[in-house]
Amino acid sequence: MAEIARPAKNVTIADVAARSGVSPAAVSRVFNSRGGISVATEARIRKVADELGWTRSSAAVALRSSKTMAVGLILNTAITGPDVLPMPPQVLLGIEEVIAKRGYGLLLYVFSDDPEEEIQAYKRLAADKRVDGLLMTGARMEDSRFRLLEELGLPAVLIGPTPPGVVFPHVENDPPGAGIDECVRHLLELGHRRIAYIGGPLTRVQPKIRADAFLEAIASVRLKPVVTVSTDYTTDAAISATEHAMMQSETPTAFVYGSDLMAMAGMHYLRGTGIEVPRDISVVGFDDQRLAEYMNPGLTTVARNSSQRGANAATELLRILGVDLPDPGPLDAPRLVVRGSSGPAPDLQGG
Amino acid sequence: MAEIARPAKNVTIADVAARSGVSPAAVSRVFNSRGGISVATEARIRKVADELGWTRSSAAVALRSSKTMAVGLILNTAITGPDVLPMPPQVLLGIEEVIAKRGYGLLLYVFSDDPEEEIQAYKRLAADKRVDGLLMTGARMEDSRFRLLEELGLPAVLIGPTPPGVVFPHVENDPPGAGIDECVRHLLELGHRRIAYIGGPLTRVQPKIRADAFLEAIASVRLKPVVTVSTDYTTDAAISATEHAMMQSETPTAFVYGSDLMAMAGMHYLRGTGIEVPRDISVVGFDDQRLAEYMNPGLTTVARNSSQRGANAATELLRILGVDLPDPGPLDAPRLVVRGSSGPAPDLQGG
DNA sequence: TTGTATGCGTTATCAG
DNA sequence: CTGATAACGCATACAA
Repeated sequence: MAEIARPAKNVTIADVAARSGVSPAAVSRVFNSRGGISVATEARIRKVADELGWTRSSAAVALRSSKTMAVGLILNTAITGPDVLPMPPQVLLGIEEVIAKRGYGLLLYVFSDDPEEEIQAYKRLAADKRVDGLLMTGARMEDSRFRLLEELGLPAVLIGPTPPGVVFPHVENDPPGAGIDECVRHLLELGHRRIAYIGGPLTRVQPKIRADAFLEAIASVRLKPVVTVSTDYTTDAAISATEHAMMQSETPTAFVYGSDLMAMAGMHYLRGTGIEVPRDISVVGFDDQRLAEYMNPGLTTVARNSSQRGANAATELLRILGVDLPDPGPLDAPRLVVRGSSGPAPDLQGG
Repeated sequence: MAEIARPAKNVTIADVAARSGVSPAAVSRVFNSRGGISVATEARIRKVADELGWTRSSAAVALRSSKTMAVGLILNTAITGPDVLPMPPQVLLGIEEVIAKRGYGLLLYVFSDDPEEEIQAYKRLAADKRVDGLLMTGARMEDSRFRLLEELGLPAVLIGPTPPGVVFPHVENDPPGAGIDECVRHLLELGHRRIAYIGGPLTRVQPKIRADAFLEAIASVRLKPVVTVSTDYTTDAAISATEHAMMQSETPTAFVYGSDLMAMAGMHYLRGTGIEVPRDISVVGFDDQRLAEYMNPGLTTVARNSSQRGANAATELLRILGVDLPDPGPLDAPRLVVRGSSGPAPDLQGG
């Protein structure tokens, strides 16, 4: 026999209260662990709530206490193009794990980079009051969002380094350029002297810091970079930058890319021109995408603990929101993962 | 001079009404496009609202009209492991684009596959009322969620095929096995006769349908598969399945994988055992991950319009929720993208 | 075309 | 330890 679905008048806190023989206030107290309820009645209340399948209506809670129990994650498609997630998926999953465990929801926002639109979007975000706080990425060197958010009173944590001079809650390795120097050292040890760097646009903080770290590492051994190109984070941009680099009078023997995706695209391009990696040219990426290992040759890259980045950022935000959570501490240092795409510089090898 | 931040008493509909010289109801009418307001006053109201930066409080709207203007997307990490998104990112971005344009938010939920936990999770999802509807993936052959959701009265759309006999709103190619037969035909044309299939677990609908489609395609030319392995969607599983297949007395000359990620891992494993792709063995993937093109050799795969899948699913859900949207129509047919990983069968080639 | 009154489900304040 | 009551900000039925 199929059960008849009842009209299902919403079960509310009042129903739980009535069936437990207490007042709604008592029920509320129990479910907000505010104490002041005898153990016996608390047990009874919980039992009834469970039977009735009652959960607090998030809308009512949000209205009454102006806490939505949700945080927003802002994805910026301008960074990597419209068909790539602008962050490793582990970051996202790391965020979700922390968030969900505390009863928070994760609201996804996808923004492009239109400066005029953006400011409106953030204002609406604050006015809508759908989220208690924000997780953001992809800071620009000139970035009005930080002041705006402060003015709006919307708590936020940046995943990545802040622009110079800007003080804002964020999660990043210390120093923020960590990893790039290991790449360069690795290539130097392999005998490379003509190293090219192809990274993201210098208008963004992360790429700018990486480019600077590269230049510094090169300068510290009294070398000069063959080329440094700053461009989009897209694969197309990586390819044309690589092409451009190969047209210099002194062509590089090694490429350092600002992301694995760029490195993979670059390797693909080089292969297409008859160049063999790493025999002719070495390639190093950044971030250790899941697939870097499966490339042929495997991609040498800088691995960061992405899930930790996400988790720490989420923890930081929740702490700001008043959730009692321990300080997550510093991020693991990035580490170089050497695979097949980097090898001895050709001029040493061939004699 | 820095401006003094005022205590910022929340600006509400009443403020807008007062400043416009109308009643709150009038303002409400305007912002719900319910008409019955003169053009002049509407303009005035909008102007004032804009000046005050007022937006409806989503919490209040949700409470009053029991519409949260948000949909949930359920990601199941059991499918691909904890560090891989269980869907191409384009699906997600396709969803977001449709959703956001209609003023809806996208709430992300990450579930594992614990059967007992799952049912509780969905019940809580319904009770919490944080979302008006759900987008779900990864249907199992025996899947209680569909009936459960119906009982709970929570609208949902499945991305992917429904279990046999289950009628539920979903978005999938017609036929759901489309693409696999093209793979097989392609390999047959290249002279392959010993083809292995390595896909996801048969307890899930999508992998089951693909495995069946493979068997059918093979049978239709009076061949038998060398092996078909059904396993996790993880790379580790793909590798050990490949290893297992290569230990058969008759080793395959071609592998069809249930996903690009599996194919990439499989290729990597084969390469490690000294096998050259496609000279010795051909490899075909499924779904045309962004990086398939950059593999070496490039991965032959079945491309689907992922962003369209996401967009259609979202559109379907919004239509169910009463949003006035045109029927998105059928999905583009999957198409085989031939790259370097598939080539002539070795027994024909070598003579 | 516009205004008034009511309640959505919860939490916080104040009594008891 | 527990209960009554008043908001939270909005949309809707009903009046005007």
